[in-house]
Amino acid sequence: MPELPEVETVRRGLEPWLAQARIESVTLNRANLRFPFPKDLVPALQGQTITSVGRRAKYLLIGLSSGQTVLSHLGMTGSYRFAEHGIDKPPRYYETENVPKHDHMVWIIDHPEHGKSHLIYADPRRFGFVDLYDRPEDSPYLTGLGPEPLSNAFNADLLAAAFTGKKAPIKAALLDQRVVAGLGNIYVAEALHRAHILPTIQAGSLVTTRGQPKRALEDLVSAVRQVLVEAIEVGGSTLRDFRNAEGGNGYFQHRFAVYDREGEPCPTPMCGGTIVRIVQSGRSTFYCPACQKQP
DNA sequence: AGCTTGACCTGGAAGC
DNA sequence: TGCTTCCAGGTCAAGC
Repeated sequence: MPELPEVETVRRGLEPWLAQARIESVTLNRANLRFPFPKDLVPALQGQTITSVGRRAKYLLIGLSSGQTVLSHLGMTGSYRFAEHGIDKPPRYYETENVPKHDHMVWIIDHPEHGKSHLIYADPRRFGFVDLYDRPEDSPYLTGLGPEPLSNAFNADLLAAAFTGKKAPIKAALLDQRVVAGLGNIYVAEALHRAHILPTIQAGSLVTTRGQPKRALEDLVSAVRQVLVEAIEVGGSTLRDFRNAEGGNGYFQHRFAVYDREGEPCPTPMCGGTIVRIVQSGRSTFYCPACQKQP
């Protein structure tokens, strides 16, 4: 799925079309995704004007004039796209048997500048979900999250505190959304490679006995920031089915140093190593055994 | 308590 | 061609 850079790319693609638009109607083509759609979702949306399109970690937050907020997670394969701009009735396929199999939710919206269009949420694996809150910050999905990795709250001291005594591999620790929110399998691998840290070392080994961050932990913070900023700049990564809201690809996959590059040469200058794939916590980890070390 | 594994789903690629 | 197996950007509950 969409990790933080992909969700931010989606947000930026949606915002100019959704903000200030009025939701005319909402169609649900099934009762549930990962969870059931909220019972009152359709009436809560219809007639509302969209006031904001935000993001927290990997969650999209769509503000409504009623004061409520739609919280949407894309799971592994969720996507938003626009279809058939400028028409004022549902696409024909919603009146027939030809509804695209994974188009689960459709909003017909009317924007003061762009006119009418259909916003479609598709999600083949249905790991995503949509929920509705009066106060999204109190939702169980957001309350336990760690800081945004591009905020000042994400720093080496925070990681040192979180990692003190932690025996889990640093790879797993960085995927823990309670520590820092928004990283996933791709960007953790890329950040660890940039910081030259072996993914298998214990998270606690990056903290001194006094509880201070070691140099490598400072490097890791910089690497996480760098890799996320660069990925957002090029529209995220497109591996299989990720598309931005305009239907286009991201380009960061062309810059992967290690992710999905088993057997390829390590791009670190003068390294000469070969990328390997291992499994940690049931998920692939890619790294270079030559330049990623136990600090 | 902390950490790992399995389950949730579908579809595409690779192997035979 | 067709069948089987494996794998996938995430998260949570259950298991050790």
